[in-house]
Amino acid sequence: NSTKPCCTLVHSPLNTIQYNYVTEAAIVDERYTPQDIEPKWQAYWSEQCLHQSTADHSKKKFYCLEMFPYPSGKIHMGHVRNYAIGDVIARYKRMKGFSVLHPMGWDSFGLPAENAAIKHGVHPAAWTYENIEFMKKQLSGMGLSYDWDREVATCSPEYYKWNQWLFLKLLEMGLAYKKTSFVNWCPSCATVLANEQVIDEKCWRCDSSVVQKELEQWFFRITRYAEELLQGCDSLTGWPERVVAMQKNWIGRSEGVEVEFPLEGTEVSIRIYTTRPDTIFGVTFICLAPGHPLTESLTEDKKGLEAITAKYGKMEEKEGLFTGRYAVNPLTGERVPIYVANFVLMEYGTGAIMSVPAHDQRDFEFAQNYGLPVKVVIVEEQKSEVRSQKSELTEAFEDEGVLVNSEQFSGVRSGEAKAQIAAYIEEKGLGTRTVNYRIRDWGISRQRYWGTPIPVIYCESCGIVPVPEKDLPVILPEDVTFSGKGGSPLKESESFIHVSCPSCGGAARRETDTMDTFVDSSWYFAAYCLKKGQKSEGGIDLLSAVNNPQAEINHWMPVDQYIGGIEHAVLHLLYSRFFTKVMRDIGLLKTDEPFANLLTQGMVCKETWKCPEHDWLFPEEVEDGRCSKCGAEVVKGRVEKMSKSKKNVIDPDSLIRRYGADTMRLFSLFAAPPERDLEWSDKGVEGAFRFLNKVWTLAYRNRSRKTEDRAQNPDASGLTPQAAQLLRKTHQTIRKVTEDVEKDYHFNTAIAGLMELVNETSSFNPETEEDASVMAIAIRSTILMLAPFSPHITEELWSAMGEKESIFRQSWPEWDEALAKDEEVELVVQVNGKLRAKILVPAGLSEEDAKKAALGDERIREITADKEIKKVVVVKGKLVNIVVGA
RNA sequence: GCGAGAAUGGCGGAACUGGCAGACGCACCAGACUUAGGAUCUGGCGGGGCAACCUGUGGGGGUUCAAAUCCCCCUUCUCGCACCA
Repeated sequence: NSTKPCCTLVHSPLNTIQYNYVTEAAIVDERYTPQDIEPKWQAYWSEQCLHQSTADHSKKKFYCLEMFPYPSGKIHMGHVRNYAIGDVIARYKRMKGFSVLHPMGWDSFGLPAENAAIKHGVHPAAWTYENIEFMKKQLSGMGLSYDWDREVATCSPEYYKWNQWLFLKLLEMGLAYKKTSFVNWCPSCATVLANEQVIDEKCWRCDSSVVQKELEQWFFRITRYAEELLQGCDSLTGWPERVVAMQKNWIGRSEGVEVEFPLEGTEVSIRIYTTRPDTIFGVTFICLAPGHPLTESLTEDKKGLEAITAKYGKMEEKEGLFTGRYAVNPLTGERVPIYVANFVLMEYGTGAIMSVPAHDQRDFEFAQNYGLPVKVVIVEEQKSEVRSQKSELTEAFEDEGVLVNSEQFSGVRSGEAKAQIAAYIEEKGLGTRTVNYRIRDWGISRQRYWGTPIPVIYCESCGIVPVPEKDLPVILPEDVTFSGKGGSPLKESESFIHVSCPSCGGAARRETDTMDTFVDSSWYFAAYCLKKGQKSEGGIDLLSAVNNPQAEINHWMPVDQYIGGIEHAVLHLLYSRFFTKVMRDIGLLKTDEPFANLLTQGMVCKETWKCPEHDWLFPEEVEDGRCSKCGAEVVKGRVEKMSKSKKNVIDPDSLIRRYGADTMRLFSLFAAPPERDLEWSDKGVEGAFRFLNKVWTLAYRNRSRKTEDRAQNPDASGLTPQAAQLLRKTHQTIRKVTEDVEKDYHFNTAIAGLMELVNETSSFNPETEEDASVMAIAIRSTILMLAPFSPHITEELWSAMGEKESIFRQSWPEWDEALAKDEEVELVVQVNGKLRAKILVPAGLSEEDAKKAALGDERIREITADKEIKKVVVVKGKLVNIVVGA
C-alpha cells in the first residue's frame, strides 16, 4: 500500500515542491495536528517557567488580569472568551518588552459548594478543590500564559486569614460595625443579601423573591467613601462609559435641604429631606416611613400601622395611613396632616418627606387617592399667571418654572429659587443644606458555612471582642453537618462556638456568620502581587506591605488591564474600588483606584431551537426543521446567551479535542470585537481551523527559506514587482495589526489583516533568491503576530523553522514606514460626487498633477466634454472630485 | 421616566479625524482536481439592468464638492437604574 503513487508533484521555477494532491500517508508529518502539538508546548512553557513574573524594574510593568472564576466544575465559553482576550494581551505585551504579571486564581467560597454538600453529602472543601483541579487542567489545555506560582484560592485559610485581618482593620477604623436593620432575606438560600445582590426584588443567585427581615448584621461603612468613590469616577478614563455611569448612578448623589416641620402641640419636630426646596410653599401633607422613630407614638390606629408596615418595600401599591396628627410648614405656618406611607424609605434621607402633589407625580397620585389638597406653586415660564387650581391638573408639573403663591419668592425661577429658599431656611435656622447618597452600607453577614468566619467573639462581660491578630486565621471547623434546614451549620459546631474571651479569659462564643464572598474578591488582585511561590514558601503576606513603598504590590498595582463580564459593573467593581481606598488608608498600597483600564467583554451567544411540545431543543434534536421526538415543526429561537436551559451551550473541551485550543481561541477572538456579544457559529469555527491549516501549510513548506538576503538590501530595489508588493503588504500588515491591538484590542480586524497577508503570501511564487527571502520575512512576521492569538501552532512552526528559542521570547515585529508606503496609488475620480473612474498614479503626486491626471482620463473627458467644470476638489493620494454644471 | 449602547448584504462583521460602502470570515453559486468529496484549489457573490448606468448603510429632513460617518426630528431593539423625596 505504501508504494501506491499518491501525489502529483508540481515543480516551480525554483524547484520547490508543491503538493497539489496528497494522500494522508504521504503528508503525515506535514499535517497540522493540534492534538499532538498543544500538550507538547504547554508542558514546555511550564518547564521553562515562561510565564513567571518577577518585578523587573528595568522594564515597564503591565498587570493584566481577568476576573477569576468561581470553581463551579467546568469552564464554559464565557470563560474561554474572557481568558483568550486576556491571554492575547498578556502575550502581546510580553513580546512588546513589558514585564507582565498575569495571574489566575479561584473565587472559591460560595453557595454551590454548600448546596452540593447538602445534596450529595460531599464536604464543600472536597467538592471545591476537586473542581479547581479539574478546571485548572481545562485552563492549561487552553494554553493560557498564567503565572501559576501566584495562584490563590479564596477558600484556603492562607487566603481568608487576610480577609479576617482586613476585617479587623476595618473594625479598628470604624468601617465595620454591627446594627439591627431590615435586611433582604432570601428564603431559599436562607441568607441575607446585599442590596446589590437583589435584582427586581429577587435573589441574584436563585431568583426567589426576597423578603424583608429584621436582623443584627455586620456592615462595612462604604458610605464614608461615597463622595470619593463618586469623584474617582472621573478618573476612570479607561473604563467603558456605561460602567462609570452605572457606578455614579448607584452612588446616587443628590443635593437638598433638611427642614424641620414642628409637630403641632409639642416641642418636637419632624425633619424631612427634599431636593426641591423651591416647592416648599406647595406642601400639603408629609409622610413618614413605617420605621421612623416617631411613627409608633403618633399613630393611633395600631392595626392600620401594622398593615402599612407589612407593605413596606412593596412598591406596587402606594398606601398611606393618616396618623391623626398635624405638622406646621415652617415657611407658611400652614398646618399639614401627617401620614405614614409604605413607600417612604427609612434608609434614605431622614425617613420623612414633604409632599407636594402639584409638582411630584407620586405625591399627586397619593393626594388623589386620599383626597388631599393640591397647591400649585410653580407654573411654566410663559404662563406666569396662576391658572385655576387643582381641578384642571391631571398630573403633576415636575419641570422647572416660575414660582407663584410663594410669598417673597413668587416670580423667581425655580432654579434660582432652590438656592434662595435653601439659604433662607438656613438663615432662619429652620434646617440645613445636605448631600444625600443612594448608596447604603454594605451588609456582609451571611448565615452560611462556606465563607470566611467573621473574626469576632461575644463575651458576656466584655461585649464584642475582636479576635487578636495572632490568633488568625479563625479556621472553619470540620465537625459540621449539612442538613439544608435553617440557619448556618456553624451554629451546630460545638468546637467552633465555644471559646474563651481574649480579653477577660471567661467563657465566650464566636460569631457564627461568615462574610459575603464579595469581600474575598474585593482585594484578590492585590493578593496576587504579594504572593510568593507556593504555600510552603510563604504564601500571601499583606503585613509586609504595610507602609512599605518597596513592597511588590506597589510595583504592580494598579491593574493595567482588567477584563471581565458586564454583570460585575456595580457589585464587584464598586466593592473593589472601596477596598482599594481602604487598603490605601491602611498603608497597604499607594493607588487610589484598582483598575486603570477595564474591558467588559460581551456574552457568548448561540442560536436556539424551540419545539411547541418539548420547549428548547439541542441542535441534534432537530431534523429537517422538525422535532425528533414528536415531529412537530421547530421554531428557530432567538440568538441567546449560552445556557444549559436553552440547550445552546458548546463545551470547550469537545472543541479542543476536535480542532485544538488554537482554533477555539482564534475564532472567539475573530467573530466579534471583544466588547460586543459574540454569536457562536460552528461553521465559523471551521473557518478558523481552515485558516490555521493554511498558515501551517504555508509556513511548513517554506520553513527552510532564509531571510538573510534581505538584510543587505534594506529597500525594495532589486525585487520583482510581486515581491516588492509582498514586502509592502507585510509592513502594512504589521502596522495594521499593531494598531488594531493597541487601539481598542480589536482583534477581529487584526486577525482579518493576518488572513489577508496569508492569502497574499500563499499565492506568491518567488522567482529569485531575494524574492524568496521576502517570502520568508512575510511568513515569519505572520507567525510572530499570530503567536498571541494561537500560541501552540506558532510555537511549533517557529521551532520547525529551526529556531531554538521560544517564539514568546521574540520581539513583536516592527514596521518600516518607508517600506509600508505604496509606490502607486489608485486615485478615485468622481464627477459630482459619483465614482466615474479609477486611475493608477505614482504615490505622492501633487494636487495639480492629480487634477491633470484626472481631467486627462479618457473616460472623464468623455463625461465632462460638453459640461462646464465649476470646481475640482483634490484629496491628496485618494480622490479627485470634479464638479460640473448641467 | 433617567442613563448607556445599537441598527450596514443571506449571516457574523469592516470602513482612521466626512473621501471607492461591504475588508476578513461564514453561507451560497460555478468551475478544476478526483472512484468519491462534507477535502483542496480557482473564480463569482448588496439589489436592478444585456450594457452604459441606476440604486443602496432603520425612516424623514438638513449641512457639504462629497455623509454609514456631522446636525435636527422620528422608529425599533438591547442593557442598566428607577417610587431616592
